Amino acid sequence: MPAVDRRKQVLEAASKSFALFGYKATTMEQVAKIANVGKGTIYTFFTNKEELFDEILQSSIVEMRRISEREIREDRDFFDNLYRVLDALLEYRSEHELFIKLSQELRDIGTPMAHEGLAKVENSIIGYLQGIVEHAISIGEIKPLDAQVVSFVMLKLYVALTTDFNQLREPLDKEQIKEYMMLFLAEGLKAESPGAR
Amino acid sequence: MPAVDRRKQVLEAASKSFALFGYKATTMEQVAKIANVGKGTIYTFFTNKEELFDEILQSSIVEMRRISEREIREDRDFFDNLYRVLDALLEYRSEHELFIKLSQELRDIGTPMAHEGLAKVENSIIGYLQGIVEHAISIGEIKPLDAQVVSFVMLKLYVALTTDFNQLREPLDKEQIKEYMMLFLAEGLKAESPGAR
DNA sequence: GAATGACCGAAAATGGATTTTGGTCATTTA
DNA sequence: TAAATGACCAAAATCCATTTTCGGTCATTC
Repeated sequence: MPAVDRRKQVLEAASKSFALFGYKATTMEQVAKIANVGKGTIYTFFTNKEELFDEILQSSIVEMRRISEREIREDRDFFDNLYRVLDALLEYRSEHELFIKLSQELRDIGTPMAHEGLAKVENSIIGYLQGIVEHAISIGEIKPLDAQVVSFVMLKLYVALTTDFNQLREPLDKEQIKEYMMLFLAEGLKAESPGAR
Repeated sequence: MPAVDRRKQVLEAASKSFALFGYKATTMEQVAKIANVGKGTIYTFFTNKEELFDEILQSSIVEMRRISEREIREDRDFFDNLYRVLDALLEYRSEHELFIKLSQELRDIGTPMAHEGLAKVENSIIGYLQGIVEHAISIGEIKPLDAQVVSFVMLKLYVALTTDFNQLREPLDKEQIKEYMMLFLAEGLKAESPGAR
């Protein structure tokens, strides 16, 4: 084992740079400089910029899944678990600039890799949610529906409330977002008919 | 009244051109040519290209509202009415190229006027829905919530199912879209607890 | 043999010449 | 003489040749 783990140095430097400047504006030269490493060294660990980016993205995805997973408790119901998972993802997102920066980059200059990366994250979240949804369906906790559609809608709803809505009015706070999420997904809007309960 | 209504000629020509080529790629010269009118004539009716575009957009918005309004029946419940309104909007959209073209233009080259125009349409739809929602709340038909948030989510859900979803899988058909809309908005996902009914 | 940075070609940024286009207005037309 | 027009203008968009930047390589160094 070497005195300094250069691979790790590179990963950390790249991670910082992608989060700070986005995909396009981080140059391999700059990553090398931040990592205190020659440019060539990067290429002994990663075949190209794309793969370096992908590795960072993957580890973010793994981290998000890990964070989500530890919120799941078998003894709580689906909606309670969902509530916690979404909260954790919300938290993670607010702490990690990478995704915010990539969204911005996609909007402003349409970098294809930013688009691809965000799509990858989105798909992996949907895939993860899909598993949860399928399980909830199998034990009859929620209605038997297409799990992919449900997961997709759940994510879109989440993004609509946390992000898209901010262009219309001042942002909703965390508590409100949770309430609306649960309301739309679990109970629906219909007023309980008087005396029905 | 003149033998030919030049203002109408211009409007129709511009309407065709915007729908066919989008905002940026329709030139005033071309509108004039299609309308069989001198370029200067356009400016006797409209102060500039932007206003011409806006007039066409406004009449589309008015038309959409008219179409929506005739689907509303006081004797039907909120969700039934919502179902019909969304169906009518779906229908309208599939018949009118303008909005599809503008979305495409926004995505491909980011024309600011396309963005502004689509936002205007979106806001006017939300505003219209908001009225319906407020009414439903006032008569206790749905839960007392922020009507703007509810309207916003309703529209986002609709767009997610009709448009965004198509990038993930083959499009849902009309019937499925309606079912999911009603399910998420009205009833929620929660399985009816056995014997609750 | 691991690390490096000078080097290479491809791709992107730059900027200035050229073309297009929104908008005007003197002239024409009915 | 009021409405219609298209030549005309300035500004914006486009093109294109030149320069610069950047991802990736590899001979040299440590």
